[in-house]
Amino acid sequence: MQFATWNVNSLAVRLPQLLDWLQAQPVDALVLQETKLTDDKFPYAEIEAAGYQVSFFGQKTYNGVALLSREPHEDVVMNIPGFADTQARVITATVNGVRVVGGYFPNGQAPGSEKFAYKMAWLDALRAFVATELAQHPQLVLMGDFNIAPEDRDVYDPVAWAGQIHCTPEERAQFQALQALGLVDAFRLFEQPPKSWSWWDYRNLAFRKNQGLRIDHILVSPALQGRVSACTIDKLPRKNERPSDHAPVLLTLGDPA
DNA sequence: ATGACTCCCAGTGGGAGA
Repeated sequence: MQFATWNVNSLAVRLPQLLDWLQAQPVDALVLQETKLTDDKFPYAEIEAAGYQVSFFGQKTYNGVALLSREPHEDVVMNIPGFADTQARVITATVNGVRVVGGYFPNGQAPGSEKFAYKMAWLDALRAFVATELAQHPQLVLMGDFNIAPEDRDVYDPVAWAGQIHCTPEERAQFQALQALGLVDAFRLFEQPPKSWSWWDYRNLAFRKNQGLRIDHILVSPALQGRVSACTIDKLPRKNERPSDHAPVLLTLGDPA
C-alpha cells in the first residue's frame, strides 16, 4: 500500500500533471495542498474517472486541501475542530484502516509577524487535534506541506537560512512536539541521499542547482511504524515544463500484522 | 542586489508564497 502527499500549487494548473502522475504512481491515498479552488470548481469528475474517490475543502486564491483514495474513505473531518479558522488547511479521513491527516501548514512569512503567530497557534491546535485522533486511531499518518525544515540537513544552505522562516527554533520545536506524540519522520527511517529536498524556489535556477528545502513530510504513529518499508521523494514532477515548486513524497506500507 | 518565478485576482500592477 502506498500513500503520498503533494503540494500542487494550483490544481487548476496542475490537474493534467496530477492525472499523469497517478498513472505512473497509482498510490492508494494522496493528500493535496494548495488546490486554490472553491469547492464548486473542484475537478472531482476527472479525478473519479481516474479511479479515485475524493473529498475536498477549498477556497479562492489560497490554501485548499483534498484527499484521494482508491478504496472508499470515511469519517471525513475538515480543518481542526474547535479551532476557528477562515483558511482551508486540513483534511482528515480513514483510508484502508489508517487515519490520514493531510495538512497545509501555514507559511509564517517572517519570525515575529502576525502570520508567524498564527502559524504557532495553528501548530498548537493541530498537535492537540492529532493527539485526540491518535487516541482513537492508533494507526495514523500525518502528512503534508509542513513549511518546516526540521534540521539543518534539510536545508541547502543552513547558514544563510539560520533563524529564517521554516528554520526558526520555534518552528523546529513545534516539529519536535509532534514527534513527542510518538510520531516518526518516515523519511528518516531510511538511508537517504544527502541534499534531499521536497521544495525548490522557482527563482534562481534553484532546481537545476538543487538548492531546496525538505519541508513536506510524512509522520507515522508507533503502531504504523513497523509497516513502513519505504519513504521517498519523487523529483520527476518537478522536471515538468510547468511544475509545482514542491515534489510529492511517497510512503510504502506493508500489510497489517 | 530583501530580486530573480509563478500563482492569483485583477485589469496593463501587486500580494503571497517559501
